[in-house]
Amino acid sequence: MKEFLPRYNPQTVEDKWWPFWEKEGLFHAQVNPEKKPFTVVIPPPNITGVLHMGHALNNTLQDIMVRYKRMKGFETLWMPGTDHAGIATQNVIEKQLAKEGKKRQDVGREEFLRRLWEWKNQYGDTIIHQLKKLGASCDWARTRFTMDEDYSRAVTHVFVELYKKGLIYQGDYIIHWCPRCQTALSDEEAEHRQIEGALYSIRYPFKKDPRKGIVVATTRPETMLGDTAVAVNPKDRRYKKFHSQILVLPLMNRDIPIIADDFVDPKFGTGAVKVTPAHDPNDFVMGKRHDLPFINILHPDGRLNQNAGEFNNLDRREGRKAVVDALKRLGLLEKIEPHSHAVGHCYRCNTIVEPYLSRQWFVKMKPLAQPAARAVRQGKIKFTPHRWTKVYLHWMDHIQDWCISRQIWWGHRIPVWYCVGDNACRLACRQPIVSETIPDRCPHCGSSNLRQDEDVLDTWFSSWLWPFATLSWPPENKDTDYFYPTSALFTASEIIFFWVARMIMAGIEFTGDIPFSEVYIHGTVRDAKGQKMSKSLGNAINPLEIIREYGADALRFSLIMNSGQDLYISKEKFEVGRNFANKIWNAARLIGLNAELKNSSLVSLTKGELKQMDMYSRWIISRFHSTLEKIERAIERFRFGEAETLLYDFFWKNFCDWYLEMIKEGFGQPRIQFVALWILRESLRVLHPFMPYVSEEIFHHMFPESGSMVRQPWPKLEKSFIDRSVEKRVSHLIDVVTVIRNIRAQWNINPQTEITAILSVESPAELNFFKKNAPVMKKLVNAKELNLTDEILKLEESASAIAGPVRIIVPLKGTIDIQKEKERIKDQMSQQNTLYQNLSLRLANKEFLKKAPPDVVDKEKERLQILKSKLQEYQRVLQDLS
RNA sequence: GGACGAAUAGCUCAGUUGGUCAGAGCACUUGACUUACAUUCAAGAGGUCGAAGGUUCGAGCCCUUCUUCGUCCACCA
Repeated sequence: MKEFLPRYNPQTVEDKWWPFWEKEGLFHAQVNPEKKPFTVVIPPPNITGVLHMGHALNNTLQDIMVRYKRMKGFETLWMPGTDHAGIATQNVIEKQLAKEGKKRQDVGREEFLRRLWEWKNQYGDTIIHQLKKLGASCDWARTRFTMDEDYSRAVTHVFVELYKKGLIYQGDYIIHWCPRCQTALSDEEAEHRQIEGALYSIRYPFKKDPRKGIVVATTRPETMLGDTAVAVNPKDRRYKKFHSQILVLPLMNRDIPIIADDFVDPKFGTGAVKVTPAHDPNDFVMGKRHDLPFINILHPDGRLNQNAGEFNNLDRREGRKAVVDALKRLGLLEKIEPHSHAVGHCYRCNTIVEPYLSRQWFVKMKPLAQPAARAVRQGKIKFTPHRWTKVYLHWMDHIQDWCISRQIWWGHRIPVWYCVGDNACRLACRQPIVSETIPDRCPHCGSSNLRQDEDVLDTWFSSWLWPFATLSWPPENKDTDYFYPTSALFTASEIIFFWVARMIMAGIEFTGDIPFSEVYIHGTVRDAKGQKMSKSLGNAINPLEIIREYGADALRFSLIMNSGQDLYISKEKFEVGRNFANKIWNAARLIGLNAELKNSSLVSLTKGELKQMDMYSRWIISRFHSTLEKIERAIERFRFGEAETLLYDFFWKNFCDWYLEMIKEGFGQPRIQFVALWILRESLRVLHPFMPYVSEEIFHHMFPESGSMVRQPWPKLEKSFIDRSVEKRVSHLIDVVTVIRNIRAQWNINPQTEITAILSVESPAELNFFKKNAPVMKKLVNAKELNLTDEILKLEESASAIAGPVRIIVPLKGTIDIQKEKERIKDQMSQQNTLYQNLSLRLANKEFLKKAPPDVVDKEKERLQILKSKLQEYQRVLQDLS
């Protein structure tokens, strides 16, 4: 036995075991026909990421499941990797350049990408190291990156395949444009937030009679510069006579028609809508319908452009002010009202996005969505908690086409080339050349003067392939055959649309199979006030700091213990895990200091052996197995917090507080040692998925010849070891002990003071039972004498209590105040009495007797009897005392 | 405007086929440095289970309405 310090020190332990696990390749998984596979893919963190509590939670949950399955005998693959995170990473480098006073255009694409890769190589694995510190048992040798060469090939392949199937197209549409990132975004990447804005009412004069006009309302007055019509509802009587009349657009002095369109809601505002086809999705559609001009008034960086006339080059915010001022001067601004409305924000830089007309690449989503929705409807993929199913299906059923081109440089370049050969050809071959390999020449004119599309693909266009592209798909191979479809996916609700839904679509489309059968959606980590934890809010608790101070096990355990869907975290919370780790450590220490048995003697525990054991041992073994059964159920149903609480209660309360205290004196007996060691070892195995480090450390201390905990077998559930009658008898014993301790506390008896107690039990069988257990009880209540009798003794200057069939008398001559003791007894009685009253009322109810199931009635009758005799006993005590 | 979730002890949460279900952890009170552990031990106090109805012999649990908070979705200018 190596040295056992009285306090568990996580730091040294964690630094020791992590390299060991890695060196021994204990997390490596490979095709193994002997075993069933269990596969989880990590939600790849961004390379710009540093470990935050959200990661800590997400990966702890995965690690619990993965370690559990590994111990259960599955060939378990947890596939790790990182995401190149196009816009986010590009922003990091752009900020770097900005410090040098440069923009990316100043250094050029090649140099910019060089810097990006340099950064990636230097910092891109930061989060991987941090995940390792957490104890994540990924197969790290397989670590993938979404811009790895073969992964990129998969991305290109998928693009080309979809194009060939007609599911990718290029077109001019309104998309969300981030003027800061200067790129298009998908619908999901524009986060709508409620904003207190204003609604501006502007009068557009008639051409024929400028004194009169039509009033339109807008939240974005500057967009009027791009208006090409005003629309009214065709059924709206107020405006019928104006259809096709011409208005003069103020400030621009442009003639614009009044059009009739069903889109317009006559009840909103004035019932007349300004139409800006190039800067509003609805107006865009109307523009198409009515063949209106599309006037783009914005530079890509958000400044107004030359189409804005005198407002050219003003930033959109200044532009808004200037337009409003100008309208005011012209007397055309009817009113400004406060108006709260939702505005899109860039999910990467929080800038307000603009609806912007541009040429982009899109994926046609309906054909992909239908089978993906079906897979969930048919139950092939299950969401936990179940309610997310509905969220997913709603999105699938209302899906819009996906804008996948980004005007940035960091990412997978779109595999499309355009011919820039001679003029004749440029006209002839406007068809883009879409190819998995770099084409030599134009298939139409043979020119080798080709130019690749400047844009890159949305980051999510690569992550949606994650479950199979990480297994070196395409083509299908041994790994995909064996490990795919994966088993479960763990993620937060924020990325159901971004990632989960799209993986399901991609999986079905490209592999013909669902990518995973279970999706577990966990909560969001918040601070104690309920705010989302984030660096920018300054309320973040750094998990690495917690690991330093409390240990990785404590971090892992505490995060999940007593947490709901959302986690409210404060620093003190992590003490639970730290304390628990220390408790386990010390229980092991106690056993280790007292037991000489070796692991080799712990090979099996049979029913026969069990029969010969003392009651306490049978009790703890029974408790262990009833707990194990519940823990397994909890894990399988993703109820990790519940599993932890079960384990915590078993180990701390049953094992440490009671069992170890009960058997302390008997440590000399080999059989006692055996059970203590056995329960410790089995508990460590159950503990390991939750607290991998402390379990590994203790395991090596106690059982040095047994190898790593990582590959230990999960304890086998023996239902026949569960003995309800033993559990009941021991709990009676515990009740009696607790009641005596209560008396000690009530009468302020110093813990060192030995007392005398008398237990009177009428039933011979019970009497015998308590007689047999008197020595242990004596120890547990610190009594110098514990007398058993079947007589009912008259009390004199004693405290007393009733526990089940036992009447407890503690003589306290001199220390007791009879009057106070009577009050105490009355207190006890009044509690019992309320229960008694309620119960007798229920049993007096004929309807209850008639309609309730007989076993329930019997149970209640029994309870009533017990209460009754208890009350009688108390009554007698009171009489004795007076 | 829709959809969903939450409301149980001071705080964070359990309580999933309606019948010991009123619980845990933290915080609090009292006592103890009893050699595994003060990161501990023992004992205790604390809740009309958001409100009002309803179903039932019986309701944190099922139904209806309401209140408060939260989340997501949505083209109302």
